[in-house]
Amino acid sequence: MDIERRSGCPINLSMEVVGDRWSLVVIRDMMFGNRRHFRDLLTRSHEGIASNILASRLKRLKALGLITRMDDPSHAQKAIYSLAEPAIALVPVLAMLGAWGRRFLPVTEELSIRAQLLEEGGPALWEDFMRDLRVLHIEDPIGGANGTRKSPVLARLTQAYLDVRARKAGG
Amino acid sequence: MDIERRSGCPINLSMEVVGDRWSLVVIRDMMFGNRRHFRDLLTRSHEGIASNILASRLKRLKALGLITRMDDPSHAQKAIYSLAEPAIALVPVLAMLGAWGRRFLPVTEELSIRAQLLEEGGPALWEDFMRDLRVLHIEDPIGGANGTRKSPVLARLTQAYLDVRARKAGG
DNA sequence: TAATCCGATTGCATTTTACAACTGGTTGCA
DNA sequence: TGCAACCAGTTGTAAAATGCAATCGGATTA
Repeated sequence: MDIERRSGCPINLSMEVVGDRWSLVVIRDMMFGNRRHFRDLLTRSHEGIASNILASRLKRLKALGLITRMDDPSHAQKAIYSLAEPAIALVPVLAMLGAWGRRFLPVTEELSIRAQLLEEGGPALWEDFMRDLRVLHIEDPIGGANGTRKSPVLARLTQAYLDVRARKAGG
Repeated sequence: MDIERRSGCPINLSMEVVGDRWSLVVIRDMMFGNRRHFRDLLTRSHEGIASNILASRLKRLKALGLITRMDDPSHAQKAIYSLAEPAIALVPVLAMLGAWGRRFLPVTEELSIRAQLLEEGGPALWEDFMRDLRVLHIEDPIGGANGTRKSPVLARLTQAYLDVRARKAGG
């Protein structure tokens, strides 16, 4: 699997790689939701991705070197999907894209609190987050997937999301 | 014309708006190439966009409020396309996306020099550029389109591109 | 041992994309 | 005044992508 290379422009090539409806959404779920199994990505998707689309995206992202796939030693049928360095390096892109969406599109509060924190944290926070992601996805993908390994940054983002959700449900 | 709103997540909504093969490429050409007419966008496209796709993208981006369209007073058949504020606000996204593409994808030197300058310039340069774009596309779209109005930042980026191209052709 | 869970695949209808040819009209130049 | 070049698109058609629901064979769990 390869991209078309219609031109050598970085923006064009980037769009050839992630310029579709689902690739960045799948990467987002792996990155911010720490969803590392097929079923997890499928059933906990807020947007309701179809299973054949998810399968084709995972295969494609793997072929392009953005993610990796390994057998889960705790379960003969499970596979662990992990972010590779190119996908981890998308953190600043996703941060800016989230900031843009938050400003111009009809986002909901609970689903944009993480984007807000990431925007306010700036490049320093992005670097911290990327360091954490390298541990969870590259150094120790198994521990990262099963929750043995934790990311302080991810924990903060997740807690903020849960807080907003609880407040909106309770108040 | 409207987006689906499968979820209120800023990244999802952003991908519903610009998550396709061509939208950001068209915006890139308007922004960095100052291409403001249909024929200009069509025939000077490095990637060879098809005319029906270009027409449908322009219509869609206009409906979504990212660009505007006006008659060109100097020519009864020409239309001037201009970036609206939401598209101008994509500068940081395009800068980060270009930086990512430059790092991980097979870009060419001449087509990535502008991305390099934009990356090195950082947020300060992006702000300058966005200010310029507001003049060329919102305050004075006609002068911006016909070259009466100039952008210092765009002039620098364009000159750097022409220099690299000349060097590669001549040396 | 029966129900559930696992990562997918299959079949099929709809939508989008791609490419080439073409349209009705305008403009600039000889 | 006539004609070539240019203008913003549209049309026709084939190929590919998407979306959805049902399903697969095997593994795990209660």
